Amino acid sequence: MQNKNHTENPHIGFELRRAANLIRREIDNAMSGRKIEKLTGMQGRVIGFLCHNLGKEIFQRDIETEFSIRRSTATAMLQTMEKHGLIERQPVEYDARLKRIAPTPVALERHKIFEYEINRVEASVLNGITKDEADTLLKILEKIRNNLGE
Amino acid sequence: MQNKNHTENPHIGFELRRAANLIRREIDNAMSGRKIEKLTGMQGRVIGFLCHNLGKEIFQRDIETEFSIRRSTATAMLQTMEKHGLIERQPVEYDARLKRIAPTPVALERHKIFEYEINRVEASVLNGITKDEADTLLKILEKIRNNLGE
DNA sequence: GATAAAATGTTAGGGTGCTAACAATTTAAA
DNA sequence: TTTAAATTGTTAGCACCCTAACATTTTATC
Repeated sequence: MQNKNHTENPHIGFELRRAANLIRREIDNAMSGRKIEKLTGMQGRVIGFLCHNLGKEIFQRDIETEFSIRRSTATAMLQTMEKHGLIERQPVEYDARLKRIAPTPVALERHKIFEYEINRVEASVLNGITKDEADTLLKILEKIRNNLGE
Repeated sequence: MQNKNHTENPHIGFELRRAANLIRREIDNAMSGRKIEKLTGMQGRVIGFLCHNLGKEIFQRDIETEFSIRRSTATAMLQTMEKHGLIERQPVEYDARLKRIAPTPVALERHKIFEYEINRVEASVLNGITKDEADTLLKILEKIRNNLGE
């Protein structure tokens, strides 16, 4: 309509979120192209984490620290995943507060596809960005986390 | 509990979101320290955008493109902001589809505090990160956006 | 052993994202 | 000009993220 000269100074937090949102869209979109019921980005990450630690006992608190999310966020997410048959939560003998979390066979199946698709998306996202730049990016993100007491 | 050796390869999209979430927490926290009713990070950005364009007509579609969000996301957010008395939405004479969006005096007041707090948070987030690194970060994020057709 | 503190998980309520399906209006094309 | 297409906004339903307030269980402290 009028001269679209209205962009303000960039704020780091917002720009990070914007890029993250666009990437999430892309992942969701890639997964939706499959016949199989999809995993969301976060669900895929959680299943990946569980797969990566199949021998070990994983509890909700481990998910919280691994993904830097709050307790209530983890509760809601894991409840949803359990409802969808992606994980099982079993009580633990030696501590009544804990619940052991394990992926179901269905989840393992879907996770294979997730891994394939996320790598595809990752590659297209990083198109024209050097390995060095990507490493720098991750290093800066780590610094930011440290600055915020992670 | 056991050796916490279970971190996987980093995925760019997830790491961006994690950092963005931590920063949002920090902003919310800073705003909560104030006596006044707070603005959320996104609300602060929207009001800032409106302030920056006070002479021009701004419609919902402009918010969508400015912030790279979907129509329905913008609808919900602006409804909430209207409900909270942060913006007004008025019909436009020459096009019955559009709604003119303007900030209220209350919003302008809160936005001053928001600006102050977000700059403080921004500074603490970027502690130990050089101007060059920050510029590189923003440049990479822009490349990512371009790669995803923004 | 009793009491206080810490750890783990849940619930309630709200903000910010998305897709898909709609309704209404305006613009383009036949 | 009438029909088709594009534009703008809404609704419904869901994922993900938060704080605050709770309940329960375990661990520390006295």
